[in-house]
Amino acid sequence: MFDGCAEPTSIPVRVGDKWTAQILVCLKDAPRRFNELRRPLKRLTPKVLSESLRSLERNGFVSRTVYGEQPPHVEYALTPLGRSLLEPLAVACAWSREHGEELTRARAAYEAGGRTAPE
Amino acid sequence: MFDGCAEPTSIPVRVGDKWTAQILVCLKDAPRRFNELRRPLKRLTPKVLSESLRSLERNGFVSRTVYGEQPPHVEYALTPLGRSLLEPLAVACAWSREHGEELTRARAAYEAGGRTAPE
DNA sequence: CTGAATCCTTGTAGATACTG
DNA sequence: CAGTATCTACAAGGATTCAG
Repeated sequence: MFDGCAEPTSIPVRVGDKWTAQILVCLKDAPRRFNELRRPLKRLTPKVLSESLRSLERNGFVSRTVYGEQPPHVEYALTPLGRSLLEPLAVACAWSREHGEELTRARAAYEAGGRTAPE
Repeated sequence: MFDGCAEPTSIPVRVGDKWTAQILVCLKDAPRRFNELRRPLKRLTPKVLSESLRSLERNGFVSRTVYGEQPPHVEYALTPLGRSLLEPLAVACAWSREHGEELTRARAAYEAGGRTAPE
């Protein structure tokens, strides 16, 4: 995600995609626990969530806090850096909302005849 | 890229990433021919460029125009939809420039001791 | 020049089951 | 509850070669 601009000297920010953005959004309003994150994100397996969180943690986007011991209680929260990422993310979301339909139409048009030159 | 927001009803805009963004940027100022796109993007093989362009074309982000026949002359250009995508892209680039260093520091900090809690 | 075809390698996701 | 451990599957990237 946001693999650092599309320029020659791009900073490799790649974190894995597909789930990371959604995880960040889930953390937007409040810190969440492991399974709190899983619930809304159906189809996200613990393995992948674990990997994604570790990646986000490694890059300084989320913090991991362990409370007590029995039963385990771990909370994930956005760091200021992670929070700053929400802005470009929101812009991307806005684009998606604005142009999503156009996109669908473009694809339909392509399927209809763009490829196998109807002629 | 921009797999359509991080929300439940996300529109799958995924085009493959890694190269697509850079290709779009290369087309920003003017239409380009196949090998004109390859030159600045070292390490981009014809196969991948071809696949990426087809994906972009399918989604209505770029147009493909064939001129004459011998020798082959094909130009790729941004469509209005593709051009609209430059905005969120620019925001992501800006983020990268602003926070790239922070990111590097966060990673260094993590490697240094974030993992095995130095307490 | 513009690409298509083929083969190979790798990375990441998903399924499933298990542990502290 | 919060993960880890395996294993499989598939997609994407890369290298190379060939063709119109």
